[in-house]
Amino acid sequence: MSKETDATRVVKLREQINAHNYRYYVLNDHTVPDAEYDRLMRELQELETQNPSLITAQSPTQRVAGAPQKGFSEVHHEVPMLSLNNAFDDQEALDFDRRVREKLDIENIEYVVEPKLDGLAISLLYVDGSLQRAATRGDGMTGEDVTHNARTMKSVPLILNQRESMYPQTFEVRGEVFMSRAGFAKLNQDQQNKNEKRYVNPRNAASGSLRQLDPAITATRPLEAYFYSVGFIKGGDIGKSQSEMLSNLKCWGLRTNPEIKKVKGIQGCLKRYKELAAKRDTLPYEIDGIVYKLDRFDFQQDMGFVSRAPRWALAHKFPAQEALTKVNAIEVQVGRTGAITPVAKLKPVFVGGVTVSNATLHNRDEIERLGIRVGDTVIVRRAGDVIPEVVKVVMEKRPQTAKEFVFPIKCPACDSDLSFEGEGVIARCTGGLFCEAQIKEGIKHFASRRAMDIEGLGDKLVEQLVDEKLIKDASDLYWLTMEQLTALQRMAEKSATNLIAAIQKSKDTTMARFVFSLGIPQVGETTAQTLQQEFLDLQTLMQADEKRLAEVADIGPVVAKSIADFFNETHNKKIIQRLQDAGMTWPVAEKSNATLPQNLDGLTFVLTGTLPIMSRDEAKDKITSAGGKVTTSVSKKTSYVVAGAEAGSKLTKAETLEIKVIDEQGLLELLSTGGIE
DNA sequence: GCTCCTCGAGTTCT
DNA sequence: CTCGAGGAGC
Repeated sequence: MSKETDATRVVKLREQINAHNYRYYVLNDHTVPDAEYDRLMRELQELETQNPSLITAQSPTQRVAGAPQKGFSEVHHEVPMLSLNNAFDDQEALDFDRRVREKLDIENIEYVVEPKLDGLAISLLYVDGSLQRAATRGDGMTGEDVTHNARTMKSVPLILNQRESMYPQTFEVRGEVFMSRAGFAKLNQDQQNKNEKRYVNPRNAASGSLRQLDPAITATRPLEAYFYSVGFIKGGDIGKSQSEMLSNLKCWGLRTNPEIKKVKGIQGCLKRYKELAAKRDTLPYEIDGIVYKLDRFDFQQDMGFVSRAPRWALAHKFPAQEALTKVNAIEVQVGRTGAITPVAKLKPVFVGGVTVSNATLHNRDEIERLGIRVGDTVIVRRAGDVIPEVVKVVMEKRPQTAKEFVFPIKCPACDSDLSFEGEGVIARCTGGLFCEAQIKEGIKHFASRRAMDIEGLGDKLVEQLVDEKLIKDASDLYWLTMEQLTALQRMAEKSATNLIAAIQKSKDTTMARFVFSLGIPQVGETTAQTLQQEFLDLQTLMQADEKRLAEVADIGPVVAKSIADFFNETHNKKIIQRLQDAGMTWPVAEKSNATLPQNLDGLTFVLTGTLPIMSRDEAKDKITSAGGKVTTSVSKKTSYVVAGAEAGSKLTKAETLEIKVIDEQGLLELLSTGGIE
């Protein structure tokens, strides 16, 4: 074995590590095993510790170096970092295109279309391929020096690759620093655990992380970057067009966004706009629009600039995900279990593609945390599928008249006292059966799709029936008559017949559904299923005492007490009796339905996204009847993630945990083979 | 006693 | 989807 000198070994290791980084961050190739990467890093670190003279500033081990800064020094941008003109609808985009065609006097224009990430712009200066300086955009003319922080980011190369083409001797590359949705969520979770302030959105988190005085903190933050333009250049060439430049950047080791496409004409731009708008919620990061750029640099030159923005580019914005609006009122809702939830009634505002008029405030703590008052102006946010939330109160806009919200001590529906559980965060109405709000919610739950599935019996109708005193609990539904129904407003013969038919149809059910429908606290679908498996018939279940119930797997003392208490209540027993009198029936449960081969015994599945053929429920049924388990959250114990179209965060998590991901076809194969290929 | 995993419950709009 | 908390395993 020939002995390498430490010096040559160090150089080799650095090359290998940089190659891994390139494949991982630039080519998006995630097949490189982390263990291999870690091994190389450790070896390099060891060699460098033994031979400090071999350490260079460009070594991958030197990403975090130096003491915290006192502040940021200013950086003057040789070529100003401009902003872009915005378009908020198709017409403005068409106008832009018309101006371009008229000025250039050419009909067929090629544009490069790039997603506009919601982050902050950064400028990196490379001299002889090595990172010299990183700066924020600032006001466009002068930014802040954030070199020490940018160096900690894996997607910022410390030295560039020299591949097919040579990078310029000195040049400044520009891009966007951002935080992925997943990274942002995790950071906020960590911040909360450490009792430190949470960030409002990924953009603020990215900005705050890059502007830390201590680079060691920045190094722990999940910052990423994509690059899309070049400023100052000396001694070299970057290509003749935007698309050429982007492929050069990628060659040199600077990450470019994989969604970027070259298209023909403004129609191509608008088509891509629609595609990305549809895809927006499933992208791993937030985008606030699409940028159209003239591809050819000579055309860009011809177009020139207007004041602070180029005439050859346009940012076509998506509807904002955050908006300002006013709090008209704060109301409280009573849930099925009596939980009291405060809700902010908002002046309707268009945000994230829908009009939002309500936003939950969760509990007393949340109201305190926000310091929200009636009359306040607030930032409302609705990103992706996420439920709208009040992020922040704009204190500067608080009117003199803003009224502090006093959390009630009595139930708004029945005037019973509220109990404050635990630390007093969750308020609960103690009214129980006397509380009309709880009764209504209980009946809604009973009729819901996953329970008795009574079609046509919606929230409004339940409220109407209770208000008109036609029903006072779920069992009364089965004694409703045509005359009673047709007497109601907005209820003609046809809908009444349908409703009665739907109610009759619901009598044919399963024991698990029935138990779930009762709305026993702590008993959801899964536990109801467990109870059916264990006790087989309702009589036995109702007679089981607390001790017996707690012996059941997955049922502990708290749940056991809740079930026993429920069945001990005379009123509950009466309702159950009336329901059975009404003709509620279900097939006699069997110990285990081993009619199908138990191919998936011991395997745990998580379903995500939309499957091409099966519905989520069908897939779930198939898996459970083959002995498999279906859960909702991805963890180390998950055997397979079944991913369909538009799979979201669960797929990302599966990838980080290295869980096997299969599609619908793969699931069907597993069902027939049992996972043994 | 601590940690991880699941389940339940509440939530918005079309 | 997210939070909180019950349950189980170490």
